[in-house]
Amino acid sequence: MEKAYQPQKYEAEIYAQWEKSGAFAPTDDPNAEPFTILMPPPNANADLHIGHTLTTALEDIMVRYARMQGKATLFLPGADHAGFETQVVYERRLEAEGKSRFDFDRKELYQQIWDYVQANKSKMEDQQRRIGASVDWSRNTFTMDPHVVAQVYRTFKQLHDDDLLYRGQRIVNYCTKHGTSFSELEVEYKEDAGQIWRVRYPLTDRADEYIEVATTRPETMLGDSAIAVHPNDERYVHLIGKTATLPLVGREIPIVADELVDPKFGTGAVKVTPAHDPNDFEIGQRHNLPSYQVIGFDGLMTDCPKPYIGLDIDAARTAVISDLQKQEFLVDVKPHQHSVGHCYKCDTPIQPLVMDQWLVRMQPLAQRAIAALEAGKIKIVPHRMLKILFQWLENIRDWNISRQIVWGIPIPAFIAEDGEIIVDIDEKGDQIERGGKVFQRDPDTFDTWFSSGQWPFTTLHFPDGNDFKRFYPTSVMETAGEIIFFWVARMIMLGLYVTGEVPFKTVYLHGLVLDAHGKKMSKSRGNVIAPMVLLDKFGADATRMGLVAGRSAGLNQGFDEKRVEGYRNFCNKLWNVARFSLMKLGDNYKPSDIALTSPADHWIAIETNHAIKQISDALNAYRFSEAVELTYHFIWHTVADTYIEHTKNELNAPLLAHLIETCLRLIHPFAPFVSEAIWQQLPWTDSMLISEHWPNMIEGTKKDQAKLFEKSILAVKAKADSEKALAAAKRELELKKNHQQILQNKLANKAFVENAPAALVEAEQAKLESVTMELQELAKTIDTLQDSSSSQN
RNA sequence: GGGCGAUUAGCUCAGUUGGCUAGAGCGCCUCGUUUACACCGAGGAUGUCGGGGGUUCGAGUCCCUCAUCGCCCACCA
Repeated sequence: MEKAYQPQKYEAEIYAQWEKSGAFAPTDDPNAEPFTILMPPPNANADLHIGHTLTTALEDIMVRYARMQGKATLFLPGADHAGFETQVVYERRLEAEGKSRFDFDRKELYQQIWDYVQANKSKMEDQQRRIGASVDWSRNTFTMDPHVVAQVYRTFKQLHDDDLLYRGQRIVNYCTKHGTSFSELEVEYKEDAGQIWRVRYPLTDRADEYIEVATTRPETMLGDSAIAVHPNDERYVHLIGKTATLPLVGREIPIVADELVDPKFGTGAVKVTPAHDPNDFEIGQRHNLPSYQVIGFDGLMTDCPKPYIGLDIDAARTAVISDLQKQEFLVDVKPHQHSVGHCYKCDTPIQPLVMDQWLVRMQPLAQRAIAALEAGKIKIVPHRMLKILFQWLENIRDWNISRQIVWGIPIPAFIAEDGEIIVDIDEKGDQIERGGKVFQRDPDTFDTWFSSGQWPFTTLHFPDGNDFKRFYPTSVMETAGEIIFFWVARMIMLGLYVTGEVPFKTVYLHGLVLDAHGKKMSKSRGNVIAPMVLLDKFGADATRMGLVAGRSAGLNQGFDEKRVEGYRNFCNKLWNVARFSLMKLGDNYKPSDIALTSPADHWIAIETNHAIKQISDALNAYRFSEAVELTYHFIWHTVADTYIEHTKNELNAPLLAHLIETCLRLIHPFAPFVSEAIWQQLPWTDSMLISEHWPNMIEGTKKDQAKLFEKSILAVKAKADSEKALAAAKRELELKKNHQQILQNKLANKAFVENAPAALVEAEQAKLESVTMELQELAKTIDTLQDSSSSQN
């Protein structure tokens, strides 16, 4: 063995061994309890980033721990085609080459992106291997695999048949740069320092009278089809049912009454533009108003008086305001802070536009999710996220699943000239003929989250697959807290809807990995840490542990490379512990039964048992950071600094060998490579550590013996500690006595006993009893502490 | 407008049901070539646990309040 552990020398080879041996596949043993983690499929359009590394590390820790406990453990890898995201990435590449999506027809563009994604996907898979992901590659799934698409289509059909799906003219969030609509989740609202204009519209029958409206988007007035006021607003009641004339356009528009109008805001009268505002769209529907689209899908003015046609929105606004002013319709303008939706990718202001989209009625689906969560069928770590989930589900809106982009799963619907729709999930072509009528395929593709929302059962081959029967519902869904609505909530809803069962029993959410100063990593800031660089520099084990340590569920926390360096040093420590032990044991050592002979043996045995218990407890409770830190501390300080040092004077070979084994077993979920590398160099092992069992407790320990070791070998420390402990115990004794006295006085007080509620008196009595007992315990402790410190003197 | 989180050693963070004598890693200081490891060892310093109030025998831990930073949600024309 080399003096220092060199990760590069072992990692690739060890991973290949694992993969080849079949150790990643779940055991066939029908009695083994199943344990399943589905990897959240990374977007197949870029290298893995540090967040993926954290995800994989956490999942692999759970998976390896479960596997070592003898569970039938399935860790299923995959990749997401990531429709819109990938198309954006690809368009940026095209842009760099001076091209754009408009230079290719749909089929060409699709094929190019397909090739790009395939190349990226296999690169990502190699990166997962480097992190040590013990995934079952034979089950590797891509969201565009035929069996996935087939299930996505069946779900679409089922929603359609159950009337949970509708297509129709709806106002949607549209990015004019990317040319697609979004769900409400993709819209980023920002506070803009805008302006609010007051504009007066003349009444039609009395041209000298006006009704004033307030607007933050004057250019949309060209598409107004009404003015709305609150039905009880005394200022306007007399005008309801009358009409006004729309300035600049000359259209006669009705004044309607609608509860949505807040009389306290602005002038109390609202211009209604059903084609360009979600509230106005609603009002329009209620009052049967016509809808005039004056902003086109390209973001330019259209279908309005000539001077404005073709202007972009800002130019149109300027022109409209100037014309209103000239014609004396503008009353005033004031600064106005309001929130405006932007495209989360390119920051273009989102246009609410009316178009034909597929929407899912979410309320019924959300209701079932809420019921399941209320029944405690899914545990959420950290727990507070549950509340956030409820809040969102309770206020859920219908989900627009149509995207006007090429890259994605085509929607299996066909539309005739007259608007008749057929859902056909078997037809592969672009058109269908039924009864002499031609139906063209809907050119849109699905929102990526519609397919990834079905990940838990598509990957397992619902409904008939053996994997589905064995591994669904899955055990833990570990993913970023950021995507709780996008993904987690939708998986729960769709899982319940399609399979009737929740998709997972536990959700573990991690936070963002921020830079060392707690700032968000971003390319523009230049503070991005590439995981592959860490892997090269420090090895996979150190990277995994360095990422996991010091991180708690759901919190965005900083990350410092120094931490990885620390764990690199730790791997080396472990390596040297093994090297030294093997030197002591000899190259041909064969273990025999362990016997605890010296006080040191009892001491280390107790410490080891304690560590096993604590580390297991931490892992069971999803406290990964604590688990890795406990293991670090146990191996470095308890084993290396103390017991190994002791073996230089007194050697218990079977125990030392057992101890090395235990260390390797304990650290394996966190540091799989170095532990496996060492394991295979132990002269008495011929197995692979990955398939070994979690460590067992050492039997026959004696506390008094262990104490002897503490006294003799650790005399200095133990003395200091026990003196401290003695002082603390004495202090506590005084406090307890005091408490006891207070309680006794209270209960001796007749007025209190007779007047206070019975329950309170009983509680006080119970307290007194327990305090009395604690006092006895404390007295004993003080005795023993006094003995030990006097015997040292 | 509603909600959530953070605030503990120079830095990054632990601290589970109130018992803490407040910890870890990194950094810092002193010493050290001893049967593995300098990616090391032995030892050391550093905290009115954001401010204020309260409950309690006892509060970093529970309650109220304020402050700062960060995040999420909401149809403010």
